Amino acid sequence: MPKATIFEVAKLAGVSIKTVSRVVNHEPNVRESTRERVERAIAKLNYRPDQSARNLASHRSHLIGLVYDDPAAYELPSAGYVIQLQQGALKACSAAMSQLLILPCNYRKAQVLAQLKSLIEETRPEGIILAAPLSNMPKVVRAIEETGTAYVRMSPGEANGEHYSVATNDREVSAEMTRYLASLGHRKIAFITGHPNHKAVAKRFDGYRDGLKDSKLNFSERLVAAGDNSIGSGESAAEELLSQEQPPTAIFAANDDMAVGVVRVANRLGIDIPAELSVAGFDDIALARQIFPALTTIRQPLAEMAERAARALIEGKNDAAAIKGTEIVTSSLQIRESTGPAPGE
Amino acid sequence: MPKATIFEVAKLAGVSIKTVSRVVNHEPNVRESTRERVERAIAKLNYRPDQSARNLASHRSHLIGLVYDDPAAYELPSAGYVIQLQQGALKACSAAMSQLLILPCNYRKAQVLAQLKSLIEETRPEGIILAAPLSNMPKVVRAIEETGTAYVRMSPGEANGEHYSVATNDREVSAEMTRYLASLGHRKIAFITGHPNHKAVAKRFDGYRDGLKDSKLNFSERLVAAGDNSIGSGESAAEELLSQEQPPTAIFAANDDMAVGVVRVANRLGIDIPAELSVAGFDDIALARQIFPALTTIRQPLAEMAERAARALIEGKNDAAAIKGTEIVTSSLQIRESTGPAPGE
DNA sequence: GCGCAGATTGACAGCGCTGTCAGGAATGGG
DNA sequence: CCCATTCCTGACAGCGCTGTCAATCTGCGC
Repeated sequence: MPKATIFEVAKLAGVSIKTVSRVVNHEPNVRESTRERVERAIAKLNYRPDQSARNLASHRSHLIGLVYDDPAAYELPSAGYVIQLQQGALKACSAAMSQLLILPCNYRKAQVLAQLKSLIEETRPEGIILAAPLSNMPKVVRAIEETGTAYVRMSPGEANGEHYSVATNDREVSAEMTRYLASLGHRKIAFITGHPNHKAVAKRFDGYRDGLKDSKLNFSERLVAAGDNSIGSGESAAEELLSQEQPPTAIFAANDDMAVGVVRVANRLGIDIPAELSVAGFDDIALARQIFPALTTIRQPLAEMAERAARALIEGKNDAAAIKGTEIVTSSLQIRESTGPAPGE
Repeated sequence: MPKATIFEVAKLAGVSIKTVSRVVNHEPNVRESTRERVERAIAKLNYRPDQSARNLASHRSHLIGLVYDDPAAYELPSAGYVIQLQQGALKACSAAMSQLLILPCNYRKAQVLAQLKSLIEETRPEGIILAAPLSNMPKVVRAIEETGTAYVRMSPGEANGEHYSVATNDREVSAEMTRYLASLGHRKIAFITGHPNHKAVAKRFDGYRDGLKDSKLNFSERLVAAGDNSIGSGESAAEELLSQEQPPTAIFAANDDMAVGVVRVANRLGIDIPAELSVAGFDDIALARQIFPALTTIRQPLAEMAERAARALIEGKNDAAAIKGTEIVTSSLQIRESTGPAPGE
């Protein structure tokens, strides 16, 4: 069955091609009876509008680009992260008859920025979703800006009033986690900070301090260790924290990888989790559920964030003014096995 | 800078649009001097051919679809798997000026097949890469066939002489792993079988038997436990195997998830790996490197397989006869910490 | 019954490119 | 030097659709 064109549908329905076009695009001002007639013809011929023709005539590409840090080039820890982003973006795209263009981008390589620009210019997406951590790298943002393409940043460090971005409540939910730990009776709650370049992760530290204050606990530098988001750095930080004469009874790491490092060290040292030490992370990576004990952490609604970003881009096409400000999608605690009452409670 | 069209390039270079088209498409029969002139004009104007116009005029979509089991719908364990497939397919696509269309497909849902067909009909990809385990589900294959789209299956259970497919040497490399275990002095090497529906995984069992034979070891039913590819089933299988009066000194699981289950049980039972028990898996999932001890396993060159599949589809356009048979890409052992000399060796 | 605003429809000109084909230039052999 | 080939180039007709705009139809108020 050769694919039917709009002409054949028009002939079968006894209308002009323009009317068929109207029906297909859900344009107003088509008489109900006509619409039905056309729809029957479409169904009968299994007509599918040709995207290329449509894009060409309408001067739209119906393409949304999703730019993210290439996990394959790295170590695949963030594969789950990317998959969630894709899922959300894909949902919004298919709802809007758009296509998702995936643009993995290994920012460690020299010419990627030029390549990215080139790719964007070739494919001409209508909008670009820029995922973290790329979203807070000025060079990347600039490269995209230079292409003149609309973009939405996900979890950008600081908001840019000129652009729309989607973020989560890192600070608030981190405070919540800290309060939760305090509510379990913990008085010495330590924190492992993340990579200094990752702005969103820095906010988690602020949240930790907020939570401490909310719980009437004093902040102490000695309960803070520096990490860089890797498992290894989590291990070092844990060793440092746990070797104190009065070690913390709870450790909250700015991301799950570091929390996993803490769990490893505790296991190695024979420290029982959660009886002697509570551990919490942030991100809810797949590994969080797979380790023993399963990690208490914070889950970001990544798919939903990406979906909103995509929707904003798609809808923003018709309303440039709307595409400003920051939208916050709230994360939530995932209480699992690695946290429990403070010893002696 | 408004995007330049082929007309402006033609004018600047002093040639017809057709000649510009020839240069852009690397068609033969263009004088070298003319080509250079056109190329300079293209560079000067930063001209990028409009894909939609090109697709429309050439009756090609320049789209390759990648259909895989939606990891987001499931549990994200296979996110790394999908990312690798995407990476490989993307590489082949960008080399061929094509675009990759990602088509996650949750086969557990009722109408996905119809949705998939619909999506394929709407987007009209030129070819489809069908990843495992979808590639050995007759329904899925049939759905794609009904759309009349060319497709390549990855790791299909049995080859179909009529179609091209890309697979890895599951059986041979499993035999190799078994021989490796035997070479470490193990005499009682157990095997945990995978999900019966997953054909490629079944071949690993055959390979295990081959390896046993190669190593002059007898096959014993008592050293085989059934799993279903999940971590949980690996745990059950391990409990069963290790509770025997003469337990195996090595366990080879048909996939990494089950091997992880084995490691968990061993840890729980206080069995030292690899001193008392060697454990091997298959797939080299991210978790394999993250657990302790790091898992000896087998790495499939997934990205390369996907790349070949994509290339076959792209090139096959010009040579339908070439798109037959099965291409084998070899996997390789990843020796890590979970395997060692048999006790007493 | 008349006139007008709004609803409905169609004619048609492109969108930017490639395929086709024909014409002119260059090349090689006799 | 002529003619057959091959090489190179351009004119032009679409590809299948949407935007524009004008034509027609409807309903409604008076």
